[in-house]
Amino acid sequence: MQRKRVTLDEVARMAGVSRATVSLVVRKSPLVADHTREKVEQVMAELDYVRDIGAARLRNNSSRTVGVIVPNLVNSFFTEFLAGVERVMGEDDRVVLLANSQDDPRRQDDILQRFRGHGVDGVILCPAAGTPPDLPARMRRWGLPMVQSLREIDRGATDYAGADYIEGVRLAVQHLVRLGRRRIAFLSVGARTSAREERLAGFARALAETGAEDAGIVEADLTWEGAARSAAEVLALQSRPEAVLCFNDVLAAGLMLGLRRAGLEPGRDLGVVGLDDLPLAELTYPPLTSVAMDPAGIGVAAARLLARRLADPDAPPERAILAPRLVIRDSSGPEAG
Amino acid sequence: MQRKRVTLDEVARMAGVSRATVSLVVRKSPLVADHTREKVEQVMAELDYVRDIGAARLRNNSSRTVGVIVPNLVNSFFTEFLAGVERVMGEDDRVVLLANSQDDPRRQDDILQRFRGHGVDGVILCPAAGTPPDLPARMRRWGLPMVQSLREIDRGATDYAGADYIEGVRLAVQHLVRLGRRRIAFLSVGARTSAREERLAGFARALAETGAEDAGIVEADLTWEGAARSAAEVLALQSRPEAVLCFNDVLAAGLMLGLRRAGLEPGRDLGVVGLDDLPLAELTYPPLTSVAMDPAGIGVAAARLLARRLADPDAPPERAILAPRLVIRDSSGPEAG
DNA sequence: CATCCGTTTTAGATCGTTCTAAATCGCAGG
DNA sequence: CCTGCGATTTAGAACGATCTAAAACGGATG
Repeated sequence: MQRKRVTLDEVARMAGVSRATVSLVVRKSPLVADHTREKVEQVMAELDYVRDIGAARLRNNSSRTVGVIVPNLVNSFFTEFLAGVERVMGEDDRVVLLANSQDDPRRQDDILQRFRGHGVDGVILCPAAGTPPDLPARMRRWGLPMVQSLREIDRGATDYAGADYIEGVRLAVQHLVRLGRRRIAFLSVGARTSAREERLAGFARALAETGAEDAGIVEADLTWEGAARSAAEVLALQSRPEAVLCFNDVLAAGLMLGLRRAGLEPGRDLGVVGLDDLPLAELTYPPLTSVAMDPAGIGVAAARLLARRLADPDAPPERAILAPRLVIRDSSGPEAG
Repeated sequence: MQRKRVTLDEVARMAGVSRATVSLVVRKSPLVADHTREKVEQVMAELDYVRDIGAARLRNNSSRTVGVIVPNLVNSFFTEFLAGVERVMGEDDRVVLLANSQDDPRRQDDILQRFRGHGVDGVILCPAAGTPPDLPARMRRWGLPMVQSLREIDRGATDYAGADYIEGVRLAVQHLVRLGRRRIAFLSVGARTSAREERLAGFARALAETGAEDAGIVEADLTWEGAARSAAEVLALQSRPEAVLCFNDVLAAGLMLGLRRAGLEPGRDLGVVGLDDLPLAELTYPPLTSVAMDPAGIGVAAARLLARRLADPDAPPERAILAPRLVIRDSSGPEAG
């Protein structure tokens, strides 16, 4: 049943030229004469020739394939990120190998080995929590170009695309302070990633700058159920917070759910602000004030960085940091007055 | 900078055996003597040998790679589906090539050509709206094994994994009728897919079975904004509905938003039921009554079907239809009484 | 000691492409 | 009619694996 592949040789025979010439046509080389090119292209169309990229890569070492590793696919932040990556890669006639590390460094290693075996040209990596810091060095030793995105394990030595979370957190805190909510808690996550550290650092710095009061830091599982359960803990903080800034919108949505279950009205009784501005921010009740990070834009930036790196492996490392934007809705509470 | 690949030959030389023997070790053949195997494995570890799957495929025609095409990545239904596919493929030591057709048949064709070029072993396809019905036949001619999932363009001739949407719609309608809401509208989408037809057919059938009244069918863009805008249209239906059944949860969430903007309280003034039971169903306000379709389970089923098909290309086509489950929350309204 | 047989190992061809270096073509100039 | 030169084309060797068929090995047997 397996249909045999149409090869360069067959096309060549049919078109009355050599295999090498057909190869040149496939690669759009300017060396072939126009009439030969036309003839060959016609035959290729007739026979439904499809170039075998694997065989090509074997010889010339470019597979036009890049690997992307994300820590999960359920959070739509990563999905939009992926969509951005995919768009650029598609435009550039590259194919994306997608894998999900589930935030497990061992799985991530597995995936990288498989990617290597498949001869990917490069990798966009959102490192799993707990990734050993020497991974980028190892990958360099493998000769596998890499761009880090969304999370960063060796700042400075490799290309990185992300958002300015410190600034994002600042925007959120400033907004809350402007609304008169000065005792602010932070709902964080357990997984140790640069994203977490950055947001926590931003929180501390923003408190200092605005003179707001740190009402405490609570950790939850990175699921909305986890966040809902943590509502009790938030409410039990010694200095009862006037607002809670959440690691991301998933947590914020879950927290609002938990608050409501506890009989509180998010936005009125307690301000809630998320980060990421996922589509769901608009769908929660009350609609969630959040800080937009443009994940698709980050994906685009990451893809561009990788393209650049592939074109010029020795270019100096570059960082693309996108600016966040505060989106005010109702959950942060009404204007103070 | 490009590090040279470690090849079978190098391992062979280092281990003092032939290339062929090393190849046997790599493929875990029982033919090699234990002491040779150990020696070779040790050398492979030392040299950090990685098998070149492209080169292998060139010879033996199996790339251990499958392509998956989904029409979008923003709807978490597809994401969970993907997660299911990925899980099974990973267990089976296969790699997933992911692509997003954006519901555009031309893009979908492009992607398929690229997949062919990469020598994927098979494809899991969620066909874009407007896919020409002869696509499966073409793919058969290419010798490219395929499993359809979530949407179906040539019922019966190829493997298919999906959910029983007719039954799902029935559950939803029965539930509404039980609550005393008998004038029911359907909020549908524009894109023509089997998923749409099936849900509409299920709606008609369920109305007939329960004796409920068709309050009309409204079409919206498949985004929550689109659904929110369509609220006005729903409210303007000549026979004002007591409940609205929505094509999926994204529409349902958007509709609730629109209703609320119009000053109505979803669940009290108008019952709303979604389909899919996405995670966001629990986060909306009021929490959304929906019909769970287990997308991850469908992904698992699709992957299994493809694995089976690859193992036995001539097996008769099979269909895996998962049963839906009604999840009652608040948006459908209180018990009639 | 020759033979046989099951177990291991191996040489060499092969997959479909690209690369290198050289061959061929067409034509202008001497 | 040869020479030289750009513009095209091509033969044949890679690339790194697997497959086939045959060789080498190591006892056991007669």
